[in-house]
Amino acid sequence: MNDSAFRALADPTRRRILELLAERDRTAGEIAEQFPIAFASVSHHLGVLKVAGLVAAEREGQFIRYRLNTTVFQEVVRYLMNRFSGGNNA
Amino acid sequence: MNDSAFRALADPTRRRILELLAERDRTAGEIAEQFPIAFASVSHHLGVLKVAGLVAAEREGQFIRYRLNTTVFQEVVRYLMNRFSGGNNA
DNA sequence: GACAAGATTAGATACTTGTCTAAATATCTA
DNA sequence: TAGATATTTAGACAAGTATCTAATCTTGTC
Repeated sequence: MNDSAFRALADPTRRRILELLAERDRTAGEIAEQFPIAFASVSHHLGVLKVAGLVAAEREGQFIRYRLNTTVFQEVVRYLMNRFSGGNNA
Repeated sequence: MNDSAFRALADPTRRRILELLAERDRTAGEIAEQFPIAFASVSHHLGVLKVAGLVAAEREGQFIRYRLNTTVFQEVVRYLMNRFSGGNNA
């Protein structure tokens, strides 16, 4: 099962990035300014999320816009539910 | 959101342990013999899973029996579904 | 073309984590 | 109480990762 997705989800900064993207798509800069760490560090996290397939990136002129890719989330949820959750997750 | 659970799920050996426990409860030794690593290393992984609340342990005489704690899985699934999965996870 | 703005990549460093061996703890049996 | 079995804990080490600064790349504007 999708190892990179679970590894990506293990970091709290990355989960926070995902939460921001769940609200709406954002550029790398918009995301980065929400955190007290260097832009380059956020960029690194975005790379990890992209490799894991949890987000997608698209250039828009000078900016790069990130959005959630819900497909991989669904795979993760399905894996957890099928195997572990005891069948009750309304 | 439950940081330790996500960190615990990030390791493939630990996910495999959870899959074994999903089949049935097992003692530490029964779990450890499924892996090519030292018993002590598996014990360490079991500790991580226990701290995360993903498994529970109970002494049974000489043995310690592990079982899944589905509650925390359900929290994780709920978090992912509510925020990220786009609402479709049958 | 030159420069500024947005973003990533490269290289370094500190922290975390997975693994090992050895030692310790707990239980059972003789 | 001594010894055997099951498991965890301690300490060390190597590999992985989160962060930083500096350098690079891409696009837009003058």
